[in-house]
Amino acid sequence: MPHEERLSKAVWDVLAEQGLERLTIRAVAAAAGCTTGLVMHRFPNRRALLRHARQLLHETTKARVETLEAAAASPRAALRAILHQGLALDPQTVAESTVWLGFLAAAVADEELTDLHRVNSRAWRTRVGRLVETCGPPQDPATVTVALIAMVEGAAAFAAADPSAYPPAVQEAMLDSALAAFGLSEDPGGRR
Amino acid sequence: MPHEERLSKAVWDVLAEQGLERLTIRAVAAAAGCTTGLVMHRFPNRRALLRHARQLLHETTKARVETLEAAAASPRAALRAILHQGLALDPQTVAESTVWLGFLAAAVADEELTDLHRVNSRAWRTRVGRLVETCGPPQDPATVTVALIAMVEGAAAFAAADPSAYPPAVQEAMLDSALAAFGLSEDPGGRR
DNA sequence: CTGGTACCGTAACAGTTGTTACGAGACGGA
DNA sequence: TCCGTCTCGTAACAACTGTTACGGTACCAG
Repeated sequence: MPHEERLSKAVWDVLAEQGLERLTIRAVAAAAGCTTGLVMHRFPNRRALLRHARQLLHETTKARVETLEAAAASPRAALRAILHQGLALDPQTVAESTVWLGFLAAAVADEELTDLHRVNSRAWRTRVGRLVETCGPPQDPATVTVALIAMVEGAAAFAAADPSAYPPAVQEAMLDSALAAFGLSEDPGGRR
Repeated sequence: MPHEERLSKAVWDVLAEQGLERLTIRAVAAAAGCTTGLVMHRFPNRRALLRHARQLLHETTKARVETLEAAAASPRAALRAILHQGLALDPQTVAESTVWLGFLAAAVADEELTDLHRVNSRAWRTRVGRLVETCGPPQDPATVTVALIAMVEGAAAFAAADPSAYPPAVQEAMLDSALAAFGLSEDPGGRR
């Protein structure tokens, strides 16, 4: 694993475990098992490090989503699968949601992080939108798309901040109920 | 306006305009038009200041929600009204959503902020849940409640980070479409 | 006018921050 | 073996952090 990737994953660890306020160069270096010298040799400054970590997070989830989409038996199965992976269902995805929230909060003060968020977020919206269109819901596909991605991201945020109040079963029931309500269930007929 | 309240609103301003990373005592004092002396005289430390600001945000939105709920003509109108106020539709609510995200990100490193978030968030969920039950949706009320609050919070987050991609019309269409899909539209019949 | 008290601005403290500079050491070709 | 280069740990820098201590000043009872 190249050092840039290792450092970016260290950024995720610190962001997930210690939060944005303690996301310092030294904390990242400690999490990566090196010193600040290596970090500053690989990245010109702290913001560049954050941007690389943000982009790597996007590419990781993108690869996972593409795998799920390719393996799905039908468009509706693919839609459910990629929305399902966006929920916070286990320690891994809980951490991812926390990290995503951290980057979003950090973007307030960093215009380049904001741009990165918008590009990635719009790509995600477009991907889900294409799938929703293929599934052919009764309502406007664009509106349904916004409803679905907002719901998943919101549920992941709530679950990351209060896991016991949003256990996996609750999140999954929410997703399936919404898909059924929008006429996008896997079993034909629209009701579940 | 008492000084505690003025300082807490200054915390919001800094959080909305400069982000969590620049949320320092000095920045808050500057936003409030005073010095660090006054801040530290009113609050024992920085975390107590953040907690007060977090709680005041909750109480402000709670008061607004109660007003809307009392003024609504029907349970369904009340449900739509209080979900609608949670969206990020104008600079005021966009800032509120940004501040809410900032507190959520800050809660990762602050257990007391986490507790505050959970208490407030569960109260919000309970309030919406009661209203959903009263409206009597076809599906399980608890599941519909989670879907609605997650969707609104997620939409507010997306809109705060990328306002032009989530204009008010899009957010409102999303909300109305979801209420219709769950059989909770204001006009009887369930479809819109 | 006098004394005291509560408020809060000023200035300092030690610790931490991002960033820079320097040097040791590993590695590889000649 | 020797020398250059590339990597990265060490240590330092100024700026900034939360917090504390001190001093002045406004206010008010007597």
